[in-house]
Amino acid sequence: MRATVKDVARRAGVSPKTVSNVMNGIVPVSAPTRLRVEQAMAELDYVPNLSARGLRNGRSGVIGLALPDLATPFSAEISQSIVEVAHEQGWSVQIEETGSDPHREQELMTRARANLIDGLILNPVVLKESAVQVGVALPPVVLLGEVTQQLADRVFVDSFAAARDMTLALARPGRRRIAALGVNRGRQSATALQRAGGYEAALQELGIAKDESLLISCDSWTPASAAEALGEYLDAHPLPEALFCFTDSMAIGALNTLWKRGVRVPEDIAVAGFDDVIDGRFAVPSLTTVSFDKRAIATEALRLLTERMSDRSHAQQLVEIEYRIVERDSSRG
Amino acid sequence: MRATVKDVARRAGVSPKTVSNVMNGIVPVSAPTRLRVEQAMAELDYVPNLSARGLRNGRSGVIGLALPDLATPFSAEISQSIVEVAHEQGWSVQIEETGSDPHREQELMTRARANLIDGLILNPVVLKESAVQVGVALPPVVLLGEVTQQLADRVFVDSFAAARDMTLALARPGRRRIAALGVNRGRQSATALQRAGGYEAALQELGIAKDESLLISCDSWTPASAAEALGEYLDAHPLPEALFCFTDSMAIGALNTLWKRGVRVPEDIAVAGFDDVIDGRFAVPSLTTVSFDKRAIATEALRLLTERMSDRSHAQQLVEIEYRIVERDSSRG
DNA sequence: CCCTAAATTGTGTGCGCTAACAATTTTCTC
DNA sequence: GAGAAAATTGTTAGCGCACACAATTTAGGG
Repeated sequence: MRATVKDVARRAGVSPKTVSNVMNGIVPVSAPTRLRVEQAMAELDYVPNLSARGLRNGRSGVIGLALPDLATPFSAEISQSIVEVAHEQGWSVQIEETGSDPHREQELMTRARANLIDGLILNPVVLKESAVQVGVALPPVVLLGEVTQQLADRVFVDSFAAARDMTLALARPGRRRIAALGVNRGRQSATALQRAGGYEAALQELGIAKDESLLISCDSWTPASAAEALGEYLDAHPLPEALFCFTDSMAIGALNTLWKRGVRVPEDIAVAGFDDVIDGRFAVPSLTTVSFDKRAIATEALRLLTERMSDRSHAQQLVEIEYRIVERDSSRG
Repeated sequence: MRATVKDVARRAGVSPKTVSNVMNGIVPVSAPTRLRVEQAMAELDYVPNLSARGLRNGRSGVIGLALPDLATPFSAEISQSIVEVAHEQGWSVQIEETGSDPHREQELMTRARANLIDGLILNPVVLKESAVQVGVALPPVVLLGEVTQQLADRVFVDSFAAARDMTLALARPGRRRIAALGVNRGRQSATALQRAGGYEAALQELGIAKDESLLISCDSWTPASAAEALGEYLDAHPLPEALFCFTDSMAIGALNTLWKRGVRVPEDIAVAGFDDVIDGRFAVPSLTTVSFDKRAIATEALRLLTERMSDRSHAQQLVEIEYRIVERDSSRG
């Protein structure tokens, strides 16, 4: 059986409260007493029961991280950043996968407390504002990325501006037939809308007439569906001069399709992605992308979350993370 | 304030125990009572307090998943499988990163209970048998992959046999100068040892003399360090006929280096990886690899873990997951 | 040295839940 | 329809911890 505070107290010859004081370090404890208690804890291999502490304190010390698709490199890198920053601050992280299911997103947001977590960092895809009662007291939530309505504190990269800048960069050497890969067929995700919007804004600035046939839809943002979508597109359309993929993962799928068809990148077509994922840096050719500091996202998300946990009433905060266009081999020339 | 069982009981006109019975579904409850209780729960938006339940039951319903490097696609895919299988069985998953630090691995293994988790799935890299007292009662632990000594239940792919088979496959068209990328310089990981062993066994079978200069060391199993290690290697050595990378991530880094130097794959050199990660499937050229069912790993790991949680005394179990060599474009011809 | 104030430690309680056990109601048997 | 068994519901208690509060010890001032 595991040792409890009582056992430690008995062995150290003090009261349970003193043991608690030693652990929490708020109430002062004399040096000799502290030493005795610490020794007793070591001898009994005492490990505090976090369920009991959680029940007593009303906080578990765990935060939730909910992402649409855990299998992507982007999820992996964001998870790593969040876990590392959280650990530095004494938090544990519980991961959840939403599968881009609006019900699941909503459930996680409204019923977070059921999951033994004190707060939630959620990367929503299709979260509908209507799904969440505005008046209802939500648990502390920080959203990652774009949303159609400001429901909670949020950390984001300006996808619209970044997509616009990327499109302009792709157009610079005189390319005009620039395709976009990643618009959704059915229900639009906020992120897709932003990126498509930035892309279209850039074309308009450049005086390039809108051409629906350059929008390649792809509902699942994975290499597999991107590869397939691009393949089908190329069967029916002439090769564009450039291809802006809404994520690096899709770009990786696209590069594979282009390579299989003998299309040279960037000679025949320039390709760009979004997210600056490690595997994009080492793609063949290395991938031009929109880069941003994932560690900064984690730091800010944790900051907003802890602030929200200590004060549920202050105004919603919005933190923008800087991005930059990184031109690599896939769009040079 | 959140509603408790008491509140629900009062509203439904029953005792707290009956509410508990309705939730847990073990003790029978009459249909009308159940209905009243369920309605009261809905009206009060009742969410059970998992800290209290955990304290009472001695189990939190959370398992830990500890991986060496959360940023890799392999980690992402394993995490996804584990999370999905765990959710199907009603478990939540807390993620941890060991950073291949033996102290961290040991700490997680021996002090798991501190982290509010009922069991741990750990992918160890350098776990030393000496670090864990054999006699000490460990929390329920399932290890993923290779270890130098059987400390706990384990799910694994036969890395030795797979590496041997892959080396033989690379050699089939008459290639003899086959390099291996991923041996460690200092402290050897069990996985690296197994894969290097299988590679060497294959060469021996083929009657190819051992050539130390074909072992390319790379301590960090990332695309970046693989790319760098291979670059430095090629500066000093002639191009091998084939390159067996111990992970797909390293292979992706290697492909980038080869491409930058104008080395054609597979015409000038065949390349293979290990893990069958999505991004490898879409690499340019698509990557030959050792494939295995990650979902099966998750299922078996969860099975062993739950079995161990219900009976701490039975003999350690060992589950082998089948693998197969998948030849793609990076090694054809 | 005594008295007061400050520093330190002890006592009691309840967080929300569910298990053992007890009490009650319903159902069945003859 | 009485008695007993079965089904259902209620009562009590405590999981381990940390808070409010009380009691004790120590330090400081005259």
